[in-house]
Amino acid sequence: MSFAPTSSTWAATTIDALRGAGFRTGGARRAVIELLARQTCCLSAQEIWDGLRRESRPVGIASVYRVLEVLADLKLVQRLDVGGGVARYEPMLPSGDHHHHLVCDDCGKVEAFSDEPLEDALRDLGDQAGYDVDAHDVVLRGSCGDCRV
Amino acid sequence: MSFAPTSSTWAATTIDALRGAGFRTGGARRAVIELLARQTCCLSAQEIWDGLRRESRPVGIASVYRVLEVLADLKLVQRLDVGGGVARYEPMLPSGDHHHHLVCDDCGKVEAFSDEPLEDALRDLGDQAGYDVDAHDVVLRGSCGDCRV
DNA sequence: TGCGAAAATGATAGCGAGTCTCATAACTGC
DNA sequence: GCAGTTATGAGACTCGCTATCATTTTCGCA
Ligand SMILES: [Zn+2]
Ligand SMILES: [Zn+2]
Ligand SMILES: [Zn+2]
Ligand SMILES: [Zn+2]
Repeated sequence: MSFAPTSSTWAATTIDALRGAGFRTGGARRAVIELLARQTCCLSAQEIWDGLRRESRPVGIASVYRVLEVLADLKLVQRLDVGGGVARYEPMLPSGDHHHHLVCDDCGKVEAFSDEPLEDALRDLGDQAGYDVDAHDVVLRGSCGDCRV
Repeated sequence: MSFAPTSSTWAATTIDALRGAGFRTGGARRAVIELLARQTCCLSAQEIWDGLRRESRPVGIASVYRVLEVLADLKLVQRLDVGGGVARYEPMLPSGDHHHHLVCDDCGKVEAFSDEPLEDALRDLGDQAGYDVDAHDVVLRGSCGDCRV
């Protein structure tokens, strides 16, 4: 849940990691990273593109996808899917701090939650299966309090 | 994990449920349902289309998607996403029995697992958030034992 | 059993997220 | 600055999926 506090360092960490991996620093890449760093939850590529355009920092849509692909490969962002056939992305903090999502099938609302017992169960499962798990997705779908009437 | 035992009844239950909901019985719908009933894990729409064609039961691709949409709306199948931008579908047994998935990012292998502690944690979470949760997705991503070397 | 309204089906056009291509612009080491 | 290399962006393209619509099939009813 506490996301913003550490996210300012995420941008720096991420740019360092890219440098370390032999990438140069271009304007589009930096713009996408800085926008992502300001978020508290996931964004779609289109939303990132719109956001940058709105703040007069227009970037080619292809660049947005390219940056996201590189960041995902380096495990600096998590690509996730909450339905609707649109991929969403959010920063992966070095601390491992993260959250998961509740989606209301009726109104489309997306809420975040985090839960230690859940993380414990997931950690055990990965170990048990002999997998080196580096990410997990959890999405709960249903009707939120407002929609259930 | 135990899927096949109850899946033979799933086809009948599903066809009954459709009737009850006011749907007529068409050949395409029955073919898709019967193919799904024979599976132990998720299939994509294309895989279903290919499978039916291979068993000389060709069906329009549009019908496959339509049937899956209806079944998903009636919560008779679960639509899930293990990455790659392709939706997959698997029967939802009336018993509530189900499993989740481990995906190897290297070789693409998809394995199923089920775990009670995980289900308990998820149930608690839904209640806690005031959601009427009717489905949840859990996907663990990483490197399987074979790929990690 | 045969009719007709209404639903199911399938071919195909259309849509949109995401990828590929390639010419141009920007970065970096010299 | 210069050259070599990487990053960028416009647009063509791919492909999963949906919408459309003419045709076929189902099923209540006479
Ligand atoms: Zn989030
Ligand atoms: Zn988690
Ligand atoms: Zn499965
Ligand atoms: Zn479960």
